[in-house]
Amino acid sequence: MSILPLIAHFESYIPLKETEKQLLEGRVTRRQIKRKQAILQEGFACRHYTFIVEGCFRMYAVDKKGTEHNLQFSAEQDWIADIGSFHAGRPSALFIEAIEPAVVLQIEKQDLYFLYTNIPKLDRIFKVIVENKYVELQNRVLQSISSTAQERYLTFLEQYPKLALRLPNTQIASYLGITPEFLSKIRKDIAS
Amino acid sequence: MSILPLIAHFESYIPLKETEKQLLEGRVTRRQIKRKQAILQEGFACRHYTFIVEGCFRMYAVDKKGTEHNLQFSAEQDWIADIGSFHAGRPSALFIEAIEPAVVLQIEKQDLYFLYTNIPKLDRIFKVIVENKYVELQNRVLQSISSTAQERYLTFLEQYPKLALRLPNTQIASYLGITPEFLSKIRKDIAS
DNA sequence: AAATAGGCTTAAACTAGTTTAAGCCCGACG
DNA sequence: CGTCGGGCTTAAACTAGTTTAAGCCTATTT
Repeated sequence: MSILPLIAHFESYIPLKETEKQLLEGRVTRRQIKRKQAILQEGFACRHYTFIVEGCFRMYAVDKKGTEHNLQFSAEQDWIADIGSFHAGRPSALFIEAIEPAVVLQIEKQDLYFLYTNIPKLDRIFKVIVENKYVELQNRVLQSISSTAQERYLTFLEQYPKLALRLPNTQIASYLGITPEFLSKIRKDIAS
Repeated sequence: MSILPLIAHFESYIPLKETEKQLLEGRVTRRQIKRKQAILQEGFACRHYTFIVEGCFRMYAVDKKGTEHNLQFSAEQDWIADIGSFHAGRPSALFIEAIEPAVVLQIEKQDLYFLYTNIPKLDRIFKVIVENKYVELQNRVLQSISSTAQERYLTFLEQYPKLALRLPNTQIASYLGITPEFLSKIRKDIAS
């Protein structure tokens, strides 16, 4: 069927045996997601690890004033989930929403745990995946405490050149932690 | 012998067999670190995963202007390492330095890889450890894009009440991404 | 005992980033 | 075809945070 992109993703870390690939079948669900459709809402536990086959998502929080803050964007061959909520089964404080029509492969908690036990190398694969994401996040924290908004914007453009074209600037501003008005000024300054 | 704190730490996740504990012996080195002594310096690859038995460390970067930026504090029962540099073997951009005299247990890359292969559950244990650290970091990113310096300071006090007493305010300011002068003002505002 | 250095505070002048408000453009939709 | 709403920009007034400079206190060195 259609979980090949996920198998390819895993095998970019460690090759799987045929029997292991077969275990994945039936534990993975393919879903189509519409633009602006949410796959996680504040107040609900995050029930899936979501692997993106096609499309683009954002993860965001809403503060007391109702302002949205984009924590993360994820696109093809990437994962998105509220890891804390997923494992603890606790209500999430976050939303995850499609920015574009998307195709995803989802694994539920019980299935993921089954897979961890029956395909031990998945523990290692996910360890490496999370380590890589940790390093990314650490660089972002470093930037946030040491760089100006303009520097952060330029880094964003370098790091996610494709994403920058696909996203409205308001979303980028929210990710950078600045107002759209100020991003507009930054863009003007850069252009001149 | 003296690696018991590390065994206890691992067993807080998953119990180990006697044979597995014995594998750890000889792959773990105990070291005493003096105040202000560095265990990682910019330009060198990070060669160890360091588990803190006693004491307190900070991880920081130095920018072009020579200003230090504290990325992370770690104390007892916690790990500290530049994960990216460690795995890639590439020169680190970071420093790790003891804030207080410390006792640590260190594992070198080749030994950690040996242990991953011979104690498969270590893959799972470290997966969970990194997941937890990822969630912490994500919360910090969220704060950095959505909260004022005062809110971030109050959160820091709540989250690390012990650390706040052990650290000079200049170090805390550097962690929060503000100047010591402004932290001083925040403290005055809070007190009144 | 004097000298030095680091950590904390205050304050005045400055700059980075926000807020409020308005105007423009374009695509969606009745 | 008009109008409605969202995304982008500009600008003026404001606020959060920095810079520079100075002073004070305590701990350490000489």
